Amino acid sequence: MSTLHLYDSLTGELRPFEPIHAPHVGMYVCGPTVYSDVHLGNTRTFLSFDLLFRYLTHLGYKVRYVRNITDAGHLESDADSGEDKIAKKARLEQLEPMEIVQRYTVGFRAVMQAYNALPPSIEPTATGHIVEQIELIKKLLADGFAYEANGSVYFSIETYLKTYPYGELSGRSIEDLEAGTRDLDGQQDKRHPLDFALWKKASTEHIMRWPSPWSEGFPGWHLECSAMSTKYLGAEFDIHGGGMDLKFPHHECEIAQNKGATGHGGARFWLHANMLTLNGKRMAKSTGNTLDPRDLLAGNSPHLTKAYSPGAVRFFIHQAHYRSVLDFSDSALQAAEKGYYRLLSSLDVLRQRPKGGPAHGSWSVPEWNGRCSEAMNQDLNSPVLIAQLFDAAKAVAADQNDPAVLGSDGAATLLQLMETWMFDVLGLAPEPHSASGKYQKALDAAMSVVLDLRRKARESKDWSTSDALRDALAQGGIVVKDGAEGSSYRVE
RNA sequence: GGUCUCGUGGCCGAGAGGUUAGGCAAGGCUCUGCAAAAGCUUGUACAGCGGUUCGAAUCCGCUCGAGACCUCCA
Repeated sequence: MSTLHLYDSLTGELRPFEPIHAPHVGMYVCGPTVYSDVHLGNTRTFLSFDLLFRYLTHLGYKVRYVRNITDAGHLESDADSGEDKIAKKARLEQLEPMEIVQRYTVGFRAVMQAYNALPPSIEPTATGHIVEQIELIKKLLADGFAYEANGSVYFSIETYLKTYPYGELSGRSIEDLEAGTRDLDGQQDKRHPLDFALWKKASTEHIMRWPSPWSEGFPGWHLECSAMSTKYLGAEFDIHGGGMDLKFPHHECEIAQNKGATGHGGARFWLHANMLTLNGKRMAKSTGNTLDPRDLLAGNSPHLTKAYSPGAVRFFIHQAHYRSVLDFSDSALQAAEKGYYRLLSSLDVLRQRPKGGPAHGSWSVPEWNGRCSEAMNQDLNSPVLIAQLFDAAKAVAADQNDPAVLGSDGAATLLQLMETWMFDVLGLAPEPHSASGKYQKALDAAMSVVLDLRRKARESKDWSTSDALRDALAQGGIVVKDGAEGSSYRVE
């Protein structure tokens, strides 16, 4: 398989990816709801789609990547007494709703930046697209897919079913869905239990509200994505992504809204990133089973024994396939970190490789690169890509003893390709564990004095002195490595 | 209760009807004053029970276990 294939949740199969308007690719990803801090589970999803964005870009596509910010708040329930989550939190904390939205939006972006996720091309907010959402409701009403009841507007599943199937994405039948319907308050306005809100009339205590032809209220929870994806990517676009938990009902409703309004379901590929679990259970703010991505970098969590670098965390995440459930544990992260650092040092070896050997070695760099592409073309199989990187590291080690393995050109090409895969595609930022310039310089100078002292002690077989120096440095987090060409050090 | 997914060696995690995934850990070896680091190397795993097949971890059925969704949720 030499071209990119992606797993489409809608058809349930791996399909060759061909953009509608090559070389342009339109990609929409459901972003965060900014009423609380994002947790590591959220982060995994966005990093999964960052990987896709990076790989598509790597393949030469011009990608318009739209990821929304849900700042209008979702309903807690379909009940009239239900309130906007953002509004509720606002009262609890005595803050303006938009103040909360601002705080967590900024926090979200900081996390994304810390983990080296590229910013999307457009990051539209729901509150910034109330007009578009109202227009979309008008269209659905005009076409008969929606009805008004007491100032609220609902999408009619029964009407929709006359033209289109419902439940395709999640593979559910209407009967199953009806069987699973729960009795919720405020259903009396709905004609059918599966109908969902497009517009909700705001109760008196509801803070976030906008005028509309039907009532002063707020948009339903699926509407923004339909409105904004259509606005920026068109009625038909290439890829729609989101967390697995959004498959139903969110994406199902989105498709229904899209088809009702435009005749098209929206994206041709629906991609879903799987959950990150903690202690075998899904991360969720509500249960307290969460990990803050910033605590991970600081080492501040009862779940952690130490702090980790963003690169190590990303490496851990991409060592599992995005469609698999990944269970987080400190030990799993430590294992990933060790492997990651080994790859980084392999790059260092390659950078410092003396010119030598034939131009092209016995180990074929182009073939290796082909295997890397092959892995990513198989629905972004980053675990296999990483396995290939370790294969390359093995070749680099062999090349140290025999420069005919890589050859001079081969080594140069391999270095460039490894950096491309690791940094450009996998987004593993080069480790910043070197201090800023002047401190690094000072440390190097101090260390060369210390290592020189130790060298002299060793030469005179004064092992107690040399070992004492080594132990003392280790106490400060400096590991001394004795090699054939003298000693070097590394800060842990 | 309904729908669905998953169960891989000590741990994490790919793959997938017949050919070594990979990482971490562990054992052995090389190097070494010792250690660390690094390199080389070893391990034959696919929940259980049946079935299909020349052949199944990979397909089918059942059992057990775990998880997701059905309600805001990445």
